[in-house]
Amino acid sequence: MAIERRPLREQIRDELMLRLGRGDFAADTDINEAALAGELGVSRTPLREALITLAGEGVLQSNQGRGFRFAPVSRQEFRELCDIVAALEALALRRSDPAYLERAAPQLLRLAEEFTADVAERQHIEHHDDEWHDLLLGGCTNERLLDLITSVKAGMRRYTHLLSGETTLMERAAEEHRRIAERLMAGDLEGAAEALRDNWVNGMERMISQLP
Amino acid sequence: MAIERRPLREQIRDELMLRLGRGDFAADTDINEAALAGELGVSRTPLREALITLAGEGVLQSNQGRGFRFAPVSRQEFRELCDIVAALEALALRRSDPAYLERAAPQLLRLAEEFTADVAERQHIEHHDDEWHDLLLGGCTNERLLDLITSVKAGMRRYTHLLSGETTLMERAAEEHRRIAERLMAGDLEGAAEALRDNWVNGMERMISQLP
DNA sequence: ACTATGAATTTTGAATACAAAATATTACAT
DNA sequence: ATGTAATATTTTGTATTCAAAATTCATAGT
Repeated sequence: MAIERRPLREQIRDELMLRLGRGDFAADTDINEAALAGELGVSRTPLREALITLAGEGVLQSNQGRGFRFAPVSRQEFRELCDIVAALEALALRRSDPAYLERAAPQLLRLAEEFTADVAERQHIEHHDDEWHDLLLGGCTNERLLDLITSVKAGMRRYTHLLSGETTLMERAAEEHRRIAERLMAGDLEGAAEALRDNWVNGMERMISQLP
Repeated sequence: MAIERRPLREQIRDELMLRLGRGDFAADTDINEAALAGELGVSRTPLREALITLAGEGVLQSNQGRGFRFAPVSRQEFRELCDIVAALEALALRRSDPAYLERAAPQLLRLAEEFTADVAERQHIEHHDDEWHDLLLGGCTNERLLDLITSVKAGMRRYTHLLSGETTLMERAAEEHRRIAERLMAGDLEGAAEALRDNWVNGMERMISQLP
């Protein structure tokens, strides 16, 4: 058996992202390092390392002498992030192995259709959406780009949980996923990339109307 | 007078990037934390924080139990990075305030021409190039995008110092800078964005031929 | 009652100490 | 001489301690 041995800072980072996704942390609120470390059962050192990592990804802000806090949310920033991810994912799609896309297209289409029917709770849906995008970009040959997308998406996690299970949003998204998959089935990469951009831009506008 | 008070980790990060730009660190070599901390006159704690930040930016790799090392260079990764920065800077240009670009265009053109004449040493040229791109994107309204570009470019710093003062490379770059500025003078944003992409793609191919 | 000033407390930032893992060295056997 | 096992040393990963900054609280003055 291969026992897991990862640095604590990474495990902590993951745990914090999980809690963030559950909406455990109020935005724009200071983090008490000692309290959080105690709660997680670790010392402040690896916790601070995780916090610094998250600050680098834009999830947290750090102020000299005042420690870390979850960055405040704003429609403006959400727009900026969507704009970035749209461009990056479109690029990733264009840099993907065509053979991979051909293979993945039917599966992507099937998942998009399952998605429409799925009436599971919000968190499950989010996971489903992430998985779909991962599958879509699984054939991208630019490793650095994939890492970057993961990192930028982490910064968006502060927003996703704010959008309480609006099933209409999700159904629209599923529809767009299907459009993307269909373009891929037709071998129309450029069309798929365009549809992918639309997916982000539309999703953005839909979601923004739900924010504070 | 406003005295500067930044966290040590940031100052250390900047110093390490400076040294990296000077070629002080051999790529693919382990970093000895105690030794480096001693050299910098700080303790291991803020040094490690800086190292973790740099690892997040892709400048360093970290391996469990083996610490940090400067990531190895490869043509493949350099291509990936150029591809990403090209897309991001083009996006930033498209998201810039047109009024700003109109104002900046003459200055960009002038700088590009000075650049051609400039026969200063490599490091100075690099700085000049950075400044030019900063001025070019200074009107971008997407703050997150600008941060991201800075971060990705940091990851490229490992490569720039490998390209020993090839003046022909620089002259070609200056020519392309002029082309971009000219498009902006003509109010042709899309043409400028295209020229910017070309600048990166051509620069990449030119540089790659110089790498190990 | 409200503000301003200063001490007490809390919290972060940085250094040091300790534990565990990895690397290097030595001793030994083939 | 070469390879392997045991041990010593180094180095990282984590915890703890200390110092400095920020915050809170109390008190005095208006």
